[in-house]
Amino acid sequence: MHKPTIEDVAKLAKVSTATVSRVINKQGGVKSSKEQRILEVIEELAYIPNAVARSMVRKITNTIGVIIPDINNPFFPLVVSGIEQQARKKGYFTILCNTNESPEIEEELIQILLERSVDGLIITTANEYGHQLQPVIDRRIPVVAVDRQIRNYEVDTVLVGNMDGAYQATRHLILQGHKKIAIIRGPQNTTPGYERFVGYRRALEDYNIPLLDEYVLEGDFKEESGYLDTQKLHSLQDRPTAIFTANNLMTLGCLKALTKIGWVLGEEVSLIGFDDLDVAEFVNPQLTVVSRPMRQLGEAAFDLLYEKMTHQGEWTKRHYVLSPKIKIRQSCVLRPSKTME
Amino acid sequence: MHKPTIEDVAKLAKVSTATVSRVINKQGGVKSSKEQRILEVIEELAYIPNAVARSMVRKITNTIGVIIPDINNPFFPLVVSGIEQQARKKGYFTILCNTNESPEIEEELIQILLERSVDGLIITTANEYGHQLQPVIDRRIPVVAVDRQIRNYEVDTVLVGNMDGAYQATRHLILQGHKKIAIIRGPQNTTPGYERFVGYRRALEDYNIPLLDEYVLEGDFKEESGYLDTQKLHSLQDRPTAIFTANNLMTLGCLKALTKIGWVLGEEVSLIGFDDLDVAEFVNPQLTVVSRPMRQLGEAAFDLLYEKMTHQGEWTKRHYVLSPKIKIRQSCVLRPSKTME
DNA sequence: CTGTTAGCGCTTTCAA
DNA sequence: TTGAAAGCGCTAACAG
Repeated sequence: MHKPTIEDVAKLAKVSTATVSRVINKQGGVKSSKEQRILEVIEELAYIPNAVARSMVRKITNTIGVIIPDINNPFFPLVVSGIEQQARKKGYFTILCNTNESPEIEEELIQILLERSVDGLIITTANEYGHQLQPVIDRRIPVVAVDRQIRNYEVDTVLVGNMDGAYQATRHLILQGHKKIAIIRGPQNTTPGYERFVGYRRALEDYNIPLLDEYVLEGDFKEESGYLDTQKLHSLQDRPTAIFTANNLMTLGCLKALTKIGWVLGEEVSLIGFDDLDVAEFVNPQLTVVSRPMRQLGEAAFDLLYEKMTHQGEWTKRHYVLSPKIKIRQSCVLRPSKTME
Repeated sequence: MHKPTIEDVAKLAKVSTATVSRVINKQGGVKSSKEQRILEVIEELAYIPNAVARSMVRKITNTIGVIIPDINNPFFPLVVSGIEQQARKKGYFTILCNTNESPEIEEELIQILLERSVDGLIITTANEYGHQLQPVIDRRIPVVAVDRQIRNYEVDTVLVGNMDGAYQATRHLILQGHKKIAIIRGPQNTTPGYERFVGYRRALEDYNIPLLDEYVLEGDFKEESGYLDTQKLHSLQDRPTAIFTANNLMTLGCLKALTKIGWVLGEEVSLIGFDDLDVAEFVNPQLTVVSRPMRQLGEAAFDLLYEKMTHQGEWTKRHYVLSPKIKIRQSCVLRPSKTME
């Protein structure tokens, strides 16, 4: 048993490897009787061209690497779907890697993708300082950052308006009459974590509501932290009447905590979340959220990358900012409590 | 600008490429002063070994392909997490591909992975007949099927007890007093679709409940179909008092439909779903489900694959069947309706 | 311990 | 239209 090679095909078809290569790559200029014969032999041998060997001489792989921090956060698979779809259209193959929010794993993954000579990289980094990208930059491999920026390098970036969305969310709460508004924010060394907090702060400022430290809690964008922080808020002397959670998973954790400790949503406390989630429609009252166009995010990211990969010309840094949209349901206005029924 | 190669390193360090190779691959037997120098040069040049060239001579890539049908179904990312974790431990790199349930894309992806010379393949196929796997089998590349079987080839398989889980679910409904139990089943040409239906049927048989055609609807495991089928059930003259939905997404669709058409869960109709989902804890009453050990599924799959990749000896077909667990919440017993309060 | 050398499978001049 | 031949960057005998 041995994988058939181009040479096996050439021998059996009684032509040179060069001719077989021409056929495989549809370059034309081969007499059609010969082409016919070669195609038959390929079929017969079940020959599959070796992309490893090809990449070696061509020095391109038609492959892009995609690095995401959390495959179990439904946000990312949606973005990835958008990337994949566009990539497929252009004949690129996508290698998806998951860092699980670990900068170490991310570094390792980058190294591996570089070893495999990917033609481009789309990344939502676990470490925005970006030094792990040095080798990628050095090799002039096109990179696009999605959802989180890269601080120390000139990298094309696709984001949604985090500040904008957070501002809208907070303002919405304010306009419903809330004054005691807490935030469960994300890590402040991440773009989304920081910008969403800024949006929250600005809204408070604009409406002359003081920002209280005890209403600012910080999670890590995972469910558990939303759960814990909600409990902390509940244990406050002076509880907030509304909470803004800075991502989907923390919103979920918050909801679970509310149920657990009996802090009644829509009666004792309002909630608005950044990012939509399935659960939103099933809680009572339904949850108002800031929702983002995930697929478009992915599509835009690939399109940008594609330009860089093809027109080697452009080396200006570009920023795409897509707009979030607030989905108003009912969780932001407090009903009279049940005891009044 | 040109990527440094092993030769650049060798020249600058004044040694042969063979020696550099020894250092890179930690094979030992190199004088440590030389090794030191080489390491420094590697650092200086920011040299990264070219995995493409290496694979070419070694004929292994330390890479496995993972093909899943729907990256947006939370079930799969969880399985993938299990696979990745085990793979990382053993020094394998995972290439994740998404077919979006399309057999055509699957075939293409298999071809590409083969071209890239992956050392092994873990797949949840979109076409259980499995002819698309012929080239993989021909090349003696180890394959493990997860969650869905491959019909026409001897392939190691990791599944959960679909029949078992469905039987338990249906019996649970029966023991709550239900007699009119509908199923929204999956496609019958898929293992999970078929087996879960058999579990349902057996439970009815064992308890002498006739199986009615009008209570057997078929979806495609996507949300939309659960939604539509639920509406169909509701429009029946003689509505069922309980529904068993055969996967998470169809359960979600069913729940949305119930809300939409005002068919009251827990009062007018009971529901049990195959696979847990976030929403389960947030509907009222909370949803009883059959839950599966996703991470373990992935771990077991890689472990099996790893054995095949290393001990080339074994060529017996193995089946792992993990056990599902029923998570009893409250959605299966009907409360008196609100009007009686 | 170290260097020389022969490929791995393919593409791509170049010459015919 | 075709074939011969020179690599792509690396590893693995083999010889020293």
